[in-house]
Amino acid sequence: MNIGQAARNSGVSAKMIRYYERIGLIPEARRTANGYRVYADADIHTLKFIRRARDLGFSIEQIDQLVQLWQNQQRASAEVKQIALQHVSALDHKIEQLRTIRETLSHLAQHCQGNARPDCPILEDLARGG
Amino acid sequence: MNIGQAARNSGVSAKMIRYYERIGLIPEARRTANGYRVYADADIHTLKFIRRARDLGFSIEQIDQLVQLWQNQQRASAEVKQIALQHVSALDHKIEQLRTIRETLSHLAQHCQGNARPDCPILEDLARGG
DNA sequence: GCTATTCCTTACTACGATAGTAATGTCAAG
DNA sequence: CTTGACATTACTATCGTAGTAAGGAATAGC
Repeated sequence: MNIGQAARNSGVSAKMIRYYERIGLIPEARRTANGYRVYADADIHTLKFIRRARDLGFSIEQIDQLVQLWQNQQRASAEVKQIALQHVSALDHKIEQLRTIRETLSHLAQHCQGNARPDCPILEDLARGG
Repeated sequence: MNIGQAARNSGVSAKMIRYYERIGLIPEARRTANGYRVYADADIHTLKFIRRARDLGFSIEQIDQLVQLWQNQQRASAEVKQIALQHVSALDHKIEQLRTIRETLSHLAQHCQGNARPDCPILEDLARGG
């Protein structure tokens, strides 16, 4: 299977497959005589795994750990759970930050007339520095 | 006032002040004979404004608009409100995405024993592709 | 006057993840 | 034999911030 097919089958672009190979997230692919990379079903499986993990917002570094745990039959689920919970915690933190910002802005916007006059609490807040 | 003092007074690093100047967010600073940038209190005011807007997650492009509106006495508050509400909407979208991911992950983690055995719904989900 | 320290300057590099480009090579079908 | 689809590498861009290096300039102490 060439890289293009692998890309279509896995949902990871050819570009990103090469990138993942370069940074060592996936091993170097076997090559045909003309230098084309060759992929087997097992590789597609791994790529799908990576793709899914990316969709869930895991960083490349975390995915690296998860892939290794995934391919290690002796792994302990505790390690995986820890990575997942770490990520959940990070997400909670980020969501809370965004929510705070959102509330501040929404509050300011509510008090802005939004008409043709220049009075605007949003700009006043930005200028005052909250 | 030199750039270092301006940085300390405004909370924007000297690095970023130069960067903002280079991309045109702020005008080119007046220079002393030896080439040092010179800042006045009004510039600090603007930098603080920018800093606050960055803290609220506005993009440079949005801040560019806000600064102009801020410095324009004839501006209409409606324009400002629109930018703010756009940003609120974008935040809502982003927060919702993160929340979905967070729920999925949390759910998976809850069903993971987290012990020394290899059974792990998190990895199974990643491999299946959700 | 010499030196040390601190500040300023520019220019370049890095980050993380992805996408785009260009130049070139190769395979398969018509 | 040409065309088109696909592959290769290498370079560039994104966004906002931080880091570095190499050098000029101000200031303070000796």
